[in-house]
Amino acid sequence: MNYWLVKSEPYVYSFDQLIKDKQTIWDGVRNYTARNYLRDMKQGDQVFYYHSNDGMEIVGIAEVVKASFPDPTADNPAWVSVILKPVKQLLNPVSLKRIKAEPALSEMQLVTNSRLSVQKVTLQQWRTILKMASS
DNA sequence: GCCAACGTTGGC
DNA sequence: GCCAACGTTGGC
Repeated sequence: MNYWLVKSEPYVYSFDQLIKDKQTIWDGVRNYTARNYLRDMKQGDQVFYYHSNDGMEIVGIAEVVKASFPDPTADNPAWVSVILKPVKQLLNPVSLKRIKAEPALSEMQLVTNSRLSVQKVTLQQWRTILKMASS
């Protein structure tokens, strides 16, 4: 099982919207690094949901329902999508500010490569965030 | 609204 | 294959 993080601007597609929709297709990714991560996602993988620009915090957990397949919005089948469903909202969203202030998370891609829209999260980072979300 | 960081494009 | 120019993202 692997852990990931996806970013979305909440006014484009928020975690609340994902809860309402029950699941969504994660399409439109046009960055090679992000695409490679999407391709590595397996059914059951857990995904942090981060609100960029507005909020700037991890607000919830999603799960990969369907592993990667060609992105229907792309004309090249090399671009891929996955299907995500909501798992739960975090009790206390974990802000970028707190993440940056936490030494154990200094290697998170949110910190080191903030522009990447799909990121990999280590098990250790995952646990640290969960701990921060419950306190 | 600004601008730094990053990725992509295209001329050479 | 290098690198300047450009476009986009996202934090502040």
